[in-house]
Amino acid sequence: MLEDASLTNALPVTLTDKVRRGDLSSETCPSRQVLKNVTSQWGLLTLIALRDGKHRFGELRRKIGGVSEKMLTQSLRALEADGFIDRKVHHSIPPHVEYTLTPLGHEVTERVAALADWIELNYEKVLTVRQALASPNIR
Amino acid sequence: MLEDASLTNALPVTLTDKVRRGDLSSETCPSRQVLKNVTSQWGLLTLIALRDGKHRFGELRRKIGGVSEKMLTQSLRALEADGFIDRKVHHSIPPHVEYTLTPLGHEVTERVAALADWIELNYEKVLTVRQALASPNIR
DNA sequence: GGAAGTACGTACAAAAAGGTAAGTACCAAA
DNA sequence: TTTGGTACTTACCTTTTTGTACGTACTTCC
Repeated sequence: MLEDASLTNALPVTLTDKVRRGDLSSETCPSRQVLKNVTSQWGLLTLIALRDGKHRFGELRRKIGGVSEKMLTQSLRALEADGFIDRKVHHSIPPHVEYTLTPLGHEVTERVAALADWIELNYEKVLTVRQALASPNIR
Repeated sequence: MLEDASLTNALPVTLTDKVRRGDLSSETCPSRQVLKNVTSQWGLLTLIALRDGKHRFGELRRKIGGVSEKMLTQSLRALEADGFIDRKVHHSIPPHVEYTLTPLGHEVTERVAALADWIELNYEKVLTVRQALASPNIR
């Protein structure tokens, strides 16, 4: 973690470096939860939807077909807590809340979406491997 | 999914495009599981560990401190099924099994590790946002 | 009156994921 | 004999996540 960087005054230590050096303890890395938030099903779709700009709760829900209000609320709250989403409340009845990506949110979305798209585009290769593994003459 | 591409003869349709067009149904996207496999706690650490080359089960387990044999087995099996890991069995007693990244595995690992490292390096920003949100004068 | 809209929160249940411990089968060493 | 090594598998339990249904509070429209 970043506390290692402050001790050694070296470049920031990444997860990748720690695995390589065998420094990784079993304690849960706090940034893991951030990774989970941005790669979770509804979290990912929420980020991608918000790339097109400001959305309200209902707009997001319709755009992300199939998400329950509960799960959408949960995802929005987590992403907001991580600093990726800005939530603006207009004090009105009925409620009026707008969600936008923060600059940090735009950055992480680009990266997560790129990964998801790569997997999507290479999924055919994955399917091929799976079919080969399912053949009875393997293992 | 890729079946859309075959219907329209257009460029491959990515998840990102589908969200934008509001084409996303609630049915589970099969490539979702691949994303979950490579971003899961033990899956990610496994991929990163294997970047340094061939490993045996016990080596991986020691390098990835804290993973149970069960979870490591499970992650290796999933990643192998996705085509990211090659598993070579030497028929011997005691068992001798070697794991390596496939070319596809190297590609996905680069991408996932880059994302994880980005989150790690920007985690301090996330922390700052969280502290601000925890202040009693917010919301 | 009910229905629709807004954006949630809550209670409980169901499903999924993960953890612990023991087992497998053979060999070698203490 | 026990212990340690190898790489899993299995049974059972616990924890986490997700889903369903209902509730909140106000306005407008039929």
